[in-house]
Amino acid sequence: MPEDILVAIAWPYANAEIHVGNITGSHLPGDIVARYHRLKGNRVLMVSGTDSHGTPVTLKADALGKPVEAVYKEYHAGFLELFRQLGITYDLFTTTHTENHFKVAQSVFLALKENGFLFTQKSMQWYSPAAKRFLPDRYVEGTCYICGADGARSDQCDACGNVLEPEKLINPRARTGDGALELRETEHYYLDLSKLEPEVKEFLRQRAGRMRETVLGESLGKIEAEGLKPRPITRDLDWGIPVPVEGWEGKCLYVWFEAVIGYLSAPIEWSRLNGQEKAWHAWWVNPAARQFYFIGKDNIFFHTSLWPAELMGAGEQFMKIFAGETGRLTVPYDVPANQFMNLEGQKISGSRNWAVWGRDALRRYDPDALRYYLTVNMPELRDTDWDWADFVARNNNELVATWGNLANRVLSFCYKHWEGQVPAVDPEALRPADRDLLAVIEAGFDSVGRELEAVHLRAALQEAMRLASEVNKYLDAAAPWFQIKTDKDEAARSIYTALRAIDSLKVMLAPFLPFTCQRLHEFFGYEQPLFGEQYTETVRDALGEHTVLRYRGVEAVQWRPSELPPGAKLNPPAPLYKKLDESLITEERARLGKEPQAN
RNA sequence: GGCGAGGUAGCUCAACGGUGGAGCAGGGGACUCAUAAGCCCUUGGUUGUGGGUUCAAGUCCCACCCUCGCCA
Repeated sequence: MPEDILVAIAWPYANAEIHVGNITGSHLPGDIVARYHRLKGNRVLMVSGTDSHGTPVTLKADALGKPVEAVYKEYHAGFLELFRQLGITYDLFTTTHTENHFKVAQSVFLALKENGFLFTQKSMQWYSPAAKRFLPDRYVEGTCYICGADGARSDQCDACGNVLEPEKLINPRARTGDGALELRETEHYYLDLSKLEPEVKEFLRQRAGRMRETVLGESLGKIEAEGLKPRPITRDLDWGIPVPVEGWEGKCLYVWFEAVIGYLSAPIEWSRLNGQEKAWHAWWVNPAARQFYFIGKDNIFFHTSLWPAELMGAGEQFMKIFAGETGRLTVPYDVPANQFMNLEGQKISGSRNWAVWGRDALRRYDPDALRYYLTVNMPELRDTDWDWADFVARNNNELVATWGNLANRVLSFCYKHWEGQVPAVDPEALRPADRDLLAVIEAGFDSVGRELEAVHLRAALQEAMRLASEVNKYLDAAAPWFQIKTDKDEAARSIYTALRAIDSLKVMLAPFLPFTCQRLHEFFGYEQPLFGEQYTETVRDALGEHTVLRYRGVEAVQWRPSELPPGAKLNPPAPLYKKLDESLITEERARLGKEPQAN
């Protein structure tokens, strides 16, 4: 019975390029899980998009002297290119700046309002008469009224560590250079999270068994200690989603509230693009659907507490308002958040160019080499470190030596001695040692699968690599290069066994290494590809047009042991991976912290 | 500052309160099909620091130090 799996990935913000930390933090783990479930024959929908709204994007546009829309689209286009090259197979990667997302987000807002979870409150905020805009607290700095230190942010002083009341800040000034500031009264909608606290706690307790320690501590632990407090969900901004209430012109939905709604609006857009209006119900109005959210640790609270609160608060009212239908929205199944990846011992920093940028790295390295290192080093339980020497070592000693060499040594030996065909061995005639190896390898569909189900991706890849090593040991014991001199039938049985083991391992490794496993798949002579293909499409709506990344899948259950037909014709094999030269370690280290090259 | 997570071999990570392990790197060996890859054997550790509980502590408790995240 196929399952409905939603793979929801954090929406990258439209004011910076994507680096290896972002990739290993959310996009790559999501893609691995999505590919695994597709191979299992499950119905997978993997979505994300560019978070196009909010103050940081408008400030970036100011700094560049360009229209906001042009800035978000530039980053968006870069994201699409990266995901295609790296094989991050989004069924839909869209943006928050679409007519559809506006309508969905506004419907969630109205549902919460009708259900009594919103209230309005007036407050004083810093306003720039010159720039004619209110400034968010973190863009206002001045002298701390508690310790007297200069350079305090209006909401917090880093010198004394106190949380500040913004209107008490002394000598306030805009960090954006917007000139003198004055206090003005403004009014905003608040989400009354205190009313939803019991439901959120219950939601988290039900998931305590499978959620990671880090994720639970950051959500349930905090709520139990501090409770959930109301939080504003609107802002004085003109770039964003208008508040759908009369008299509230000039105000927008706060990005923290609105961007997460993309997990719901993207599946709806995907359904429309496919001409199947209600297809999204399979993942969103279906209690049996499993939703996985792939995010970094900085985003945990938003996804484990605020987003479920929005969904539970909107309740059945959302379906009524949005589509005139009945039904309850599905809530997240798991939020396997990752920690952070550092770079050569220091925090990744875009502004200092202390980063390995995704698109830049792909100019010099194969996608699977990057995917391999980012998976074995994924920060699942704690922060990890990208180290160029380690990257070279793991590529050469593990990916090339253990797995790539295994495939190459067997395929080329076979191709040379059996005229480009799988030896025509009767599978019934296999010896005990052959059967033992195949049993060990085929058990991997369970053991690797179990780790993938639990989103233990490092362990899953490690297990698959351990199995590859078992095939190397088998070959050493069987030694077909000796057998062939005395008894070619014996050698044929050994090579057939090894080929079948490799053919199975190819499937287990495919979620991690999709490009090279597909090549290997072709060496074996298969016609049907392992995965579908990515493509882009331009969508027009009332807001203009936007380009989306999509995925056209293939129908097949391929997560199962190889049934390699004896005598099948092979294609000429070649090495799957490149050995990397150690000289690149110094070259890459020299790049760090320098001015970025022109793209 | 408050809250949360983490600190284990040179590196990356494991270890229901019960003899601290694995992979890679390092050292040695036999082989040669393969990208000098693979296979066998092997050297590495006062588990951040200081106390405590216990027959027994990496694991539980207290204090401190360091790293990272959040402050709704």
